[in-house]
Amino acid sequence: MAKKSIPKPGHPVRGSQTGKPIMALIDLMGRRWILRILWELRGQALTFRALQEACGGISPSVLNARLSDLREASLIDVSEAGYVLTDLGRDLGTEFEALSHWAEKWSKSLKHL
Amino acid sequence: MAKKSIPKPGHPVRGSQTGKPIMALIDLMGRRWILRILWELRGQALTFRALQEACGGISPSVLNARLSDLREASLIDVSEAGYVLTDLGRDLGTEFEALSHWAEKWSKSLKHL
DNA sequence: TCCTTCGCTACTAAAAAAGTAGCAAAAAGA
DNA sequence: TCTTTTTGCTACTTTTTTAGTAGCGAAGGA
Repeated sequence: MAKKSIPKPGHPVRGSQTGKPIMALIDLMGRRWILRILWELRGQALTFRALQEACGGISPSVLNARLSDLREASLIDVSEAGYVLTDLGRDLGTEFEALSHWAEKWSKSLKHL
Repeated sequence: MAKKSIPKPGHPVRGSQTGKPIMALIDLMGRRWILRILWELRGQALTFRALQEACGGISPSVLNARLSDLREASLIDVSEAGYVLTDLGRDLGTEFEALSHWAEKWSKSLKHL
């Protein structure tokens, strides 16, 4: 029973054997709920059940799997108040905010079709 | 048989009922291969089979499904030379480059653990 | 005409995610 | 202290998604 690997830069990754950081990131981000969880944690710590609700009822088994992924990737941590972004995670969140602006633009573009 | 919907801003989205652009983006990006395909197309047009190879042998059925998603989202187009990013898609790619820098930082961080 | 390449569809198998129930531990009341 | 509630999660089953493989019809070249 080989342990399923979490994508980390420097190691081969699902769908790519290069081990390049960007590929690890692409792999991680391509998993359902990963981005959503980071998004929901961007402003506040949330408990397991609060996160579950924030994500619109994600099943606990999947949520737990994703939380493991994110912890192994050092993007989140567990604190008194629940799950929180690490410095690294907060940093990624900030980068991702830029994409949120792009998304607004995207939205407008599509409306004009 | 309800037609499965592609996430688009302004419409409700898998895992979220808000229809907010960022949620549509999170949904879209959370699908396996989406990011990889955008990444591989960032510098050049690629034919179906070239894309398949570039992505390390992704199965044609999934590739085709993802290409539909991306076309519906106006992120890619079909040209003489194969699949290409639209202006919008190229724009997203540029934003995503920033994340590639973050990924390098991430990589270094993890090595120090 | 024969051969290759291309975009893709069809089908089956395996893996991931959804959905639901519920337990053990910690916290909050009474 | 003795419930009662909340919390983090595991276990299990069903459904959906992705992987894997075969191959067809169209287009082009030799």
